[in-house]
Amino acid sequence: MPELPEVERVRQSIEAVVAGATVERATLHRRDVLVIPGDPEGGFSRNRTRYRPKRASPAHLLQGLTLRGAHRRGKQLALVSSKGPAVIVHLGMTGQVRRVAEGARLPQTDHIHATWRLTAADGSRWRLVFRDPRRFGGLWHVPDSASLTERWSALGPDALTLTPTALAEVCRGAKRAVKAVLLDQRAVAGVGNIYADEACFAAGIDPHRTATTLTPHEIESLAAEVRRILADAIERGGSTLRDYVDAEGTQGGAQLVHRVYARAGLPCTQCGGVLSTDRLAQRATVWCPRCQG
DNA sequence: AGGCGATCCTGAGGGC
DNA sequence: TGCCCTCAGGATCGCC
Repeated sequence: MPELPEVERVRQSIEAVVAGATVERATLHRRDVLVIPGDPEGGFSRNRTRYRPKRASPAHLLQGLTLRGAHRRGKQLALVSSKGPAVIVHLGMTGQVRRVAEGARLPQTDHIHATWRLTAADGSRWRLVFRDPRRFGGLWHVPDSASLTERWSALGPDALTLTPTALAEVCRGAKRAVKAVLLDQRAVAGVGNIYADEACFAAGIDPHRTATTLTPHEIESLAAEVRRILADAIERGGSTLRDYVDAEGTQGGAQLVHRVYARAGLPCTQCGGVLSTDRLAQRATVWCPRCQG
C-alpha cells in the first residue's frame, strides 16, 4: 500500500527519464481508470457503480507534450507538462508505475491500464506504464497548472515537512482519534495506515487519543516522528509488503524496521509486552498499551 | 462534526 | 488440488 515514502521513491525513479521527455504516444487501455474534467463523477475517487467516463483522448494523457517532471504531494504523483496540463497518478492500494527501455519486456503485463511512450531529453526511448490490479488507484487529467494547484491545495500539508504548528492546527478542536487525523489527507497529506501506527508508537502516543487532548509537547514529538519515519522509509526504499516496487522494480526495505505494523500479539520491541490490536477509523491498528500512554 | 458501515477490487492465505 | 471464506485497505458516500 503505497504511502508517501513509496510514492516518493516512484517519483525519484522516473524523474530523470521524465524531465524534458516528449510523450510520443499515450494509450489508455481501460477507460474508467482516467477521470477528466467534466466527468459526471468529479471527485477524486470514482464510484465505479455510477462512474461513466467521457471519451478520453490521448491528449488527456499528455500525448504530444514535453514533460517538465514528476511532482508529488502527499500520496499523489503528477506528470507535469511544460505547457501546464498534467496527469495525477494515484496508486491506491496496488498501483505501480513501471519504466522500461523501449523494446524491453515488462515483468508483469496484466492489469496495465495506461502506457506512455517517451523520448527522453537525451534521446533515449522509454515506456512508462500504470499498472493497478485492484484499481483503487487511478489517473486524473488536469488541464492546467492552476487546476493542479487548486486540487493539491485541498490536501493538507505534505507530511514529510509537517511542522508542529500545522499539526496543532488540524488537531485543535478535533474530537476524533489522533490516528484518524493523521489518516485524513485533508489534514495531513501522505500518511497511511502503516506510518500512522509507526509514528504514534515512536512518539509514545496511543493512536486512540482524542486529537484535541494532545499536549503541545506531544504534538511536537508526533510531528517530528512523522517526519523522521517517512524520511527514513524513503531512504530505505519504502515498505514492500506484497506488491510495492519502484519504477525500476526495486523492492523496499523499510518493512524490516516496522515496530508495530502487522506485529499484533508479538512482543513490543521496547518493553517486551504484548502488542494490542483493534480497528480504528476502519483500519487495523496495532499499538503497545504500555509504551503508548 | 464525525463515527460507522458499505463500496469499489484482486490476490493471498487458511480451513476443510 | 480445489473451493469457499476472509482479509488487506485509500477514499468517499450516505446514514445516524
